[in-house]
Amino acid sequence: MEVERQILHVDVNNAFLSWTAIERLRKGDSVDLRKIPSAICGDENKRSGIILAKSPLAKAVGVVTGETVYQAMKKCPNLELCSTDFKAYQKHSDELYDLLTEYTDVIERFSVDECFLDMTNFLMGDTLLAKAHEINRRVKNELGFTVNVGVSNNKLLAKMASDFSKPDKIHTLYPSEIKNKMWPLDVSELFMIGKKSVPKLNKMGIFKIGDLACFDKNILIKRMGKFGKLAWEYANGFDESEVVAVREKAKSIGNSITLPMDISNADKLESILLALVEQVTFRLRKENLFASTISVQLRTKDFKDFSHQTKLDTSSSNTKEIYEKAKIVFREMYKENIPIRLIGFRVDKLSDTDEQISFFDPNKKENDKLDKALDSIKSKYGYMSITRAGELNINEYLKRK
DNA sequence: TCTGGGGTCCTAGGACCC
DNA sequence: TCTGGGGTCCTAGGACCC
Repeated sequence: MEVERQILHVDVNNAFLSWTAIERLRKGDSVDLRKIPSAICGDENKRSGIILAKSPLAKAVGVVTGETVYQAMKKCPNLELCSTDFKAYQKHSDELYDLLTEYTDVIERFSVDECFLDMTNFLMGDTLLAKAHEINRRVKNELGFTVNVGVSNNKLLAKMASDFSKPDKIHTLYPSEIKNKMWPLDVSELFMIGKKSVPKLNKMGIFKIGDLACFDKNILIKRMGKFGKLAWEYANGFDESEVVAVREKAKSIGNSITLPMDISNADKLESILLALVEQVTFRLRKENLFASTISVQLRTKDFKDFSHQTKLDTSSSNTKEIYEKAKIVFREMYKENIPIRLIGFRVDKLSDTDEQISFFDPNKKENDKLDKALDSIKSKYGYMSITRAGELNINEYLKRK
C-alpha cells in the first residue's frame, strides 16, 4: 500500500508587481504599487508593450495580463506603468526558495514564482495544513510579499488549490473535495486547458470541469489524442507526477527578439541572427552542453510564424560552426522582401559530450579557442563588453527605436 | 501605437527501409 | 500497367505553461 503523498504548491501573488513594489519602497519611494492601479509591462518603443502583471486595483477596472499597454490605458488612464527588472525577480525568487528549503528537501522550482513541495517525509508530527499556514506567515513577515498555498495529495490538485481565491490565502483541495470545489469551475480554469481547447470542448457540450470529468474518456482520446486523456485525468484530479527536486539539464536553449521595426533585408536579418547565435551558444557553453539540432524562427509582420531546423554533422557549442549552419537554414527559408517582425534561434537535442568527430577539422580548435577567450571576457566584464559585429548591430536597432 | 520571451511536449506527414 | 504495410526518423507547426 502506497503512502499518501503530502504536496504543497506555493504561488507568489502578483509576483512581478509585488517584487517591483518592494524594490521601489526600498529605494525610498513612498507609493506602494500594490495599493494603486499599476502594471508591469514591456516597452512600447520596442513593440513589446504588453501587460505582464497588474495590481488588484488595475484588475478591478478590467486590465488583463497579455493585452497591449494601449488597450490597458484606455480602460485605466491613470495606470502607473513600470518596466521589468528580472534581476530583482530572480533575487526574490531565490529568497523564497531558500526559506522553503527549511521545510523539505524535495522542492521543485516550477517557475520564477512557483514551487512544489513534497512534504511526505517532512511533517514531523505537524499537519500539512499547519505547515502551509506557517509558510504563508513566514514569507509575509520575513520576505515582505504574500503567497497562496495549495494543499493536497498531488501536484495538480495542489496547483489548482493555490489558484482559488487570492491573495494571501491557503486552500485545500483533497480528492474528496474535487466535486464541490473544482467541478463547478469553468473548464478553462483547468491546468493545461488553453484558449484553443475551450471551443473544442464546448462543442462537445463540455463547459465545466465537472462536465469534462464525467465525459466518456475514450471519446476524448479518440478526438484529442493524448491530450484528451490528460485533460480527463486532470479533471478527475489524477496526477502521479513526482516533485522533481533537481532541475534537469535544459532540453533546448533559445533566444528571440521582436525587432523595433519590420526588417525585410536578408543581410540585416543575418547580422541579428549572429547576435542571437552568439547569445545562445554562450549560454550553451556556460552549461557545458553541446547541441545537435538548430532551428531558426521567423515571424512576419502579420504574425505568421515559420521555423526551419537542421541537424548538425556533429554536436557542437561553437559559435562560428553553428552560425554557418544557421545561416544556411535561414537563407533556405527566407524570401527577400518579406517584412520580418521577429527572429529567433534555438538549439535542441542537447548532450554533455562533444562527439569529437570534427577532430579532423583544423579550424575547430581555433574556433573553440576564440569562443573560450571571448567567454572569459564576457564573464568577467559583462556580456556586452565584447561582441561580434552582429551584436553591435542589434543594439543599434534597439537604440534607434 | 496591436499583439513578449523562454521553455516543453505533441502530432501530422514525408522519406526511407524491409 | 495494379500500388502492402510495418517501422523509424525527421521536420514544421502548434498548443500549452509562466
